[in-house]
Amino acid sequence: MLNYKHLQYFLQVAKSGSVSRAAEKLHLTPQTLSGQIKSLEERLGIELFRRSGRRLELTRAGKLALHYADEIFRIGAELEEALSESPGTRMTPFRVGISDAVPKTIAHRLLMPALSLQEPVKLICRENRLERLVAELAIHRLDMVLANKPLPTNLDVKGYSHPLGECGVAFFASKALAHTLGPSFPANLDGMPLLLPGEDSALRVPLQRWLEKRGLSVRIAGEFDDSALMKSFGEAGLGIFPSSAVIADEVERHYRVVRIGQTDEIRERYFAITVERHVRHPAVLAMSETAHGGLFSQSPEVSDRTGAN
Amino acid sequence: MLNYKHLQYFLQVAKSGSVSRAAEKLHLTPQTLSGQIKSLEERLGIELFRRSGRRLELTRAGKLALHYADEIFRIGAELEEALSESPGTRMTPFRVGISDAVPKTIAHRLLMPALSLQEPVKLICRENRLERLVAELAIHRLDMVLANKPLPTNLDVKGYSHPLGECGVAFFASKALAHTLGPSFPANLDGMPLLLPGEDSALRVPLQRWLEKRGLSVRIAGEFDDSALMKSFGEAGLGIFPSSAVIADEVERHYRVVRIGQTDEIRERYFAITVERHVRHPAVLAMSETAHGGLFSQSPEVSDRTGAN
DNA sequence: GCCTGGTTTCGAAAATTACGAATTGATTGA
DNA sequence: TCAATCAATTCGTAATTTTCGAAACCAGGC
Repeated sequence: MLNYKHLQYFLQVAKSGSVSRAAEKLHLTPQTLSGQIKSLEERLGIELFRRSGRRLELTRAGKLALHYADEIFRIGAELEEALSESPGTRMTPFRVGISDAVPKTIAHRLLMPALSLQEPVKLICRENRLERLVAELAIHRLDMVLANKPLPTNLDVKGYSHPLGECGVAFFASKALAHTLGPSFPANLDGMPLLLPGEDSALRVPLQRWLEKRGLSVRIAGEFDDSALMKSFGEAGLGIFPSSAVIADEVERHYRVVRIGQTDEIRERYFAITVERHVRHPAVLAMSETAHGGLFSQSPEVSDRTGAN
Repeated sequence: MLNYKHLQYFLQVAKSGSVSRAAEKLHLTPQTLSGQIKSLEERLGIELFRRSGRRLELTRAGKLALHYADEIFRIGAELEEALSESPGTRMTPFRVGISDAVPKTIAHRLLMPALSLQEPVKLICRENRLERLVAELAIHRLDMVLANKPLPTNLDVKGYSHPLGECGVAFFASKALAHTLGPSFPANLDGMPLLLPGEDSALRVPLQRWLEKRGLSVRIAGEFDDSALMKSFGEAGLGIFPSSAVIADEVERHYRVVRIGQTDEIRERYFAITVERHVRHPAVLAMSETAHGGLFSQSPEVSDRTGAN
């Protein structure tokens, strides 16, 4: 029988990108985690991490396991949530799915208007791969999905994508990595390791085209469905990574990285995906209106309290 | 942090309908399970079981938790499956979702033809609530869903329901319960406790109408999304339960219950739900053909209409 | 009343998990 | 090139959790 405690530890290590960092978060010592993860690997009969230098890297199997583990503990958290909910307090729930590819700060900003309606709404957020969220949308377990790209057409789900706004893209690197960089952006990207968003983000293709057009060849050091995970690995110095320009300040502060340049030629766009053609839910309406009113032009500098996961 | 081992035990107890039976399956002693479940209840701050007489009954919270737990360990199993799969051996996979409301024996019979194709297929079965399976269908993680009713129209998913066959309904009771019954079916149902399938089955409404028409009033002792769970509780004597007539013998044998009567006025129907209007997948094709060739009419059982008590 | 089949309580034994001390191994930089 | 450093790991032991045997309890059935 699979040991779920081990799996929990694995998830935290994978998310943090390092054993010691995960140990800190879990209030455990590194050697404990190390051992427990080894047991997990033995139990599964497959290596989850590749020990590359003094850094851990997920193997193919590890990445696969990460997705499952994430799902499992997400549901576990939902279970606790569901049971702790006192049956009396029933505010209008606003159930939002947030694609992993959407930075949490962006999601936070976009969702703010929904919380300041006169009628108090209870926000229920659920993060996951876009595909999975769209499936939840189809069975009405979500009111809306926040994504990085419009509803993928290969999914057999009825739904509509409402554009919320767009902005340029900035590039970030850990301080150590930034030191090794030449002075002129974007030429200094040439030959550097780069972290890319996964297929859930519409950014990847234009980004690669943009690099190509400038004759820049980079080493793709990693590809991440989850934007926070990408940033976390970026913080650890695994590579340079892109992110929406409007949240550059937060990214620098939160992940202790520096912005090495930015461009408006690549555009990051955000969408609200709903089932209905015309939005009815007051919260979605409020969001959509505020976003069009220029959420992305006048950056309101919101402090982000959520942990870096 | 939630203890997933406890949750695992809870799931098994809930599914088996009794601590001691679950203990057997898990190769543990009842007192261990009892204790661990108590810890879980304490951890969650809510009772999962109601100790009614010498029988355990799921509370409202328990039922909720059951769904989540089921999901969690299903994904855990998938994780192991996914990792153990050697990347070389890749047969044509045939991914089938089976609604919890569909009896396993029926699913088995319906799926047989898919396995006897000349091209060897690898059958991947996934059980869950119909709603959830349809969502998986929409994102192409399943090729087909086997259900008790056609694609619900309230779900915003494109898909088509292909009828596979239908049959009458039989009623079963534990031996002890059957002894307390009058001789003439269906009049002897009056005043008895009855277990009903949940909303995932199309059976419930016609069933209640049928009872009404005969002026029979029953006490609804339980409502189950999962047909196996219903039978398990039925075996424990919680109430009389209905099931497809064609599998009456298996039900009697497997759950140690007796058939107390049957009717052809209530029809249980089965459907294959797919994304495409016209089925292409060879396995689905094979199933559909065989089912229409009379899987349900030429029932291998001896027909015995008289109520056994 | 007195079995029977089941659940629960209570220690003590067994297993698992966590930590301190010390090791290895890669990267940094004098 | 050779320490110094940072991170992962190994090993033996301590702390914690899980499990079980023994015995009590509880609701039917005879």
